[in-house]
Amino acid sequence: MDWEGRLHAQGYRVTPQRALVLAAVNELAHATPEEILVRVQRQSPRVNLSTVYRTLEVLEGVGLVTHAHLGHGPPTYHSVDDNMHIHLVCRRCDGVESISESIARPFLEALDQQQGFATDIGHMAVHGVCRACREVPDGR
Amino acid sequence: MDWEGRLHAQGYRVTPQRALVLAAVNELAHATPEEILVRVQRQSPRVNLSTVYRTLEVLEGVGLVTHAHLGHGPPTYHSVDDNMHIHLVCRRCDGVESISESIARPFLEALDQQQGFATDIGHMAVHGVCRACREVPDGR
DNA sequence: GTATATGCAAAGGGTTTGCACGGTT
DNA sequence: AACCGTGCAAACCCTTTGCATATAC
Repeated sequence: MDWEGRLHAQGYRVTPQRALVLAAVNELAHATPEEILVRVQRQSPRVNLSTVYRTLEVLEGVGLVTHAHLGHGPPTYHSVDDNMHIHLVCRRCDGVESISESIARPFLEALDQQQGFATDIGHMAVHGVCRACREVPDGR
Repeated sequence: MDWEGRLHAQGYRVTPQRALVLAAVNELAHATPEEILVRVQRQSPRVNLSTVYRTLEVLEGVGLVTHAHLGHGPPTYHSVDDNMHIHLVCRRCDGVESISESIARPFLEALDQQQGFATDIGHMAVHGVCRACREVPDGR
């Protein structure tokens, strides 16, 4: 079903703001609400930040977008049909790498079988120290 | 080395507030800054929230405490010598389970060998749906 | 026409900062 | 005595909420 159908199906209305926010999320990938606002305002300057927040909530509710927490800042949104990926965030340089989730599959299966836990591995970043920073004696 | 020595070694001073905050972290486990404040104020009511924040930063800097992000709220602090564990956070019921990190070891090794990434698996929670919530048809 | 969505402004959590006073070294 | 640490208040960032107006249905 297309995005308009999805909104209708759940009793939501189709509005220009929702179209713009959805487009911004799809184009930007890993965008914060602020960044989404800026993008949306290029086409429609009067759109408000609170509308972006409310719209993201709706779009997430109907399964068109998701968010992930990469670090201490605001969450980032991306479209649901992006390939699922894991974010590796380095605590020294704050760099973010996106890698395929396949590397985590055995881990996810173990959590499923041993804990009964259905993991959304993309939702929270994995923190640590990246290769480049490890090679430096002390990156502090 | 004891905690006072650790502070001295890095040029920090030993103060009653730092003693109280460290004690609170050790006793509470997974405490937010607010919760730590409340505990500290039982013994010393004039201690300020900003002191708690500044103290946690110092204690973390000298390796006496760490923090983890369990969900959307504030971070939680615990002493470094707690057994390393993973937090499983359920997005339906918001429940938190702590499990041994051993289940993740193959995953951590894969990240190390394939990406050169040294993972701090305890720092960010793993999100998903817990066993209890999966057994309910629709937990929304 | 009616209910939902929006813009705006204000309030709300959590965290940080500036500054003068007080305490540790 | 010198400097770091603290209390207090204000500022800050991110997010939510109340309300009147505008808009999709």
